[in-house]
Amino acid sequence: MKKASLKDIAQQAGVSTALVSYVLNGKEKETRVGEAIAQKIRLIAKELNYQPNHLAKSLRSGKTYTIGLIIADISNPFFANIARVVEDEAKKNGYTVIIGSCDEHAEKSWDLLNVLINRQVDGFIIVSCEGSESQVHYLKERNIPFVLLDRHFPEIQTDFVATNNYKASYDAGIHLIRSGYSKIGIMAYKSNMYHMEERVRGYKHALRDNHIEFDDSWLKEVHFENMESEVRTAIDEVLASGQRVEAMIFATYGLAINALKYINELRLQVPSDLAIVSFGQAEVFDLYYCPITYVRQPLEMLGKTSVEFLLKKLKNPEEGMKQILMEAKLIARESSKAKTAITAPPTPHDHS
Amino acid sequence: MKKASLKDIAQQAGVSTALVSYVLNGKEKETRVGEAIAQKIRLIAKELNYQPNHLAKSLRSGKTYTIGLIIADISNPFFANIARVVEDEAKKNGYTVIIGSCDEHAEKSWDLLNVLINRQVDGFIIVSCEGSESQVHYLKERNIPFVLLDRHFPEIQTDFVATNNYKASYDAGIHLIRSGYSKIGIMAYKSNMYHMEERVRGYKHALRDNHIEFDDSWLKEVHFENMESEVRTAIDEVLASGQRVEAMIFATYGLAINALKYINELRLQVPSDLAIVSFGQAEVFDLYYCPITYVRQPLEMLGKTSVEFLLKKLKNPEEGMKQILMEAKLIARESSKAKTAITAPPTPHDHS
DNA sequence: ATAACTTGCTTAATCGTTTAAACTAAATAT
DNA sequence: ATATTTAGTTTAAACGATTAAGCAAGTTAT
Repeated sequence: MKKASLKDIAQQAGVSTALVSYVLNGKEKETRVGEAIAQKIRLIAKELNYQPNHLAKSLRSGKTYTIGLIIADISNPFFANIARVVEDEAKKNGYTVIIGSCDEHAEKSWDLLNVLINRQVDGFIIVSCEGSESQVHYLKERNIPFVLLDRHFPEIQTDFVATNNYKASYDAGIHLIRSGYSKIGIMAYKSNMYHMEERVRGYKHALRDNHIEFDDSWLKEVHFENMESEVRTAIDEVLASGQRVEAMIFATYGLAINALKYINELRLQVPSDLAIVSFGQAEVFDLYYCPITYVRQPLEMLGKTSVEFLLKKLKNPEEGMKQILMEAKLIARESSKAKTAITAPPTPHDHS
Repeated sequence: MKKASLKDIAQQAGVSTALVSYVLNGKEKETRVGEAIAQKIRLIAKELNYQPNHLAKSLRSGKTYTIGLIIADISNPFFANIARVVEDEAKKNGYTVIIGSCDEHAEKSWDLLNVLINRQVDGFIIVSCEGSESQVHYLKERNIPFVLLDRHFPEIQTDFVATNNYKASYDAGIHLIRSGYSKIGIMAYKSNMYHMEERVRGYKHALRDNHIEFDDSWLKEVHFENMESEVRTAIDEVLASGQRVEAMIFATYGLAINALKYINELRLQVPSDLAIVSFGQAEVFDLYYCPITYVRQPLEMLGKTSVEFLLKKLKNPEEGMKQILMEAKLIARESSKAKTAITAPPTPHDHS
């Protein structure tokens, strides 16, 4: 049982394919199709269970109603969730999303870009990874519509939807300071991506504004590829140093997870041995014995808005550039609980 | 700067599009294209940065090199990970994957199926949800290639790749019994899906084979839509009953997460107040203060094999039916630690 | 009575690719 | 000298849809 095409319907109805196309696209009025024939065509279409061939439609119209979503790291639940939001929102508007993860590799990102361009996606939503500036320029040159999501390049003029990372990190710092911590570290990726730099900058300014002198040993930068071992070393270092930190901000979910694993191994107690604030969000943060304070980014809004921007641009390519920074919200939990004056350290919980 | 087509190249080279097509598809030998012209065509193609139009190719060939992946619930990290595996494996073979989640709703699954059929996917990999039997029959009737993944319908003859859930659950039961527990409950979805029934059956047989009489109050069936509140009730019940359970098997990841949240609220201690074994796998299980014993399904293998089966079928539609059940592995951790004879309950850890 | 609409339909080009078949000119065979 | 091969290339149909333009009736206007 082959799939029915317009031609099949036309044959059965004894008319040309043009008529069938008109009727099935609801253009019978403008194109003056006879009422009787229209009825007949609709009936036959139903009988044959006609489903239009999207390929043919797209080839003709130049629109595929498909969006390419390139994500820097889909194993990060924050991105996984944002991908869902994008997908849902796109579906609501009749678009299909093709998702690809480049696992923080610019090269893989290039591949994805090309594959998706060949597949004629109408536009892109991209969570950029380090070193992908040339790809952004490429898209701009070819006039391929796209919106950067969550991460952007301040030196390249593009549409983007992102979080105010400076502010988020500043708030995290202030929160820890208000909770009585003063030796506060931060762990981030070794990267010159803007969103990462902003997180570090916000943290530093929070210290500065509270007259805490930043100590170089408090900033730990870790390579994404070698995260597990470098996180361990970093934790060892911040705890051993003369300027031993009491609290730590983790600039990403992955860093926090790896750190928590190690902290568990070391039988350290959160927050008494080390207070914690993390970026990202996930079930783990709730279920950890000491729920983790985290920066909640406006995930839904970020996803929805990126789709909205892109669709507007697809409808009207002349549309002006759109850029928006959204505010994150600090969700305070026990992992950053206010330090009580001077207490004997509680007995660590038995993990054996 | 418009995208270059075969025609553009042909014009520049002063030849017909046929020649260009032959050369760019490596058919120059069979079709006897002159060496000089071939060179010229390749050069121009490179200069124009020619990228073939996948739509046109697909329309002509009837193959899109696209697989539809329909997942029952993408928010479950097990499925999210399996989706990644499928995507990677497909990409290796030159296929693109379009993912959709039906969130355990058969209706949504129908929509997805139709959308993807219209998009001319070459075949499907499907994690079925309850009530989607008719969809499976539909695919069979239309001869649309597909492989069921993780869940299947024993009464419908199809290709499938799944876990031996009976065995996995049986092993989980045995493990708990060996660890000294005898009042063992199980929490599952209220569902007549085969994989769910098998998990309950395996558990019951483990009890039976060890002469433990199953108590009806030990089986808690929860509706997916109303999970949060029903899990709480269920936990309350199994703890309050005359036959108070000492251990609990959670048939899915979602159930376990919700239960753990509630157990934390109740300040209950795992495993002393309640030992736990769960299906599914995720970071949470590692990071929980008492690492959770879980059934590790062969995620990688499941995903890879499903792609392999489907691609074989796409290459040769006459290929026989393929069905495979893979074994899961129980990863024993502290949440199901052997019960020590008779001990005073340890002071619950301070969660405040 | 004839020009000018209206109605209801068909024709044919187009999107970008593939590929069987046809064609031409040169080379080889008889 | 003529028939047959071979090499190198073009033509044109096809995939399934859309849509501007054309055409043949019938209707209305003048």
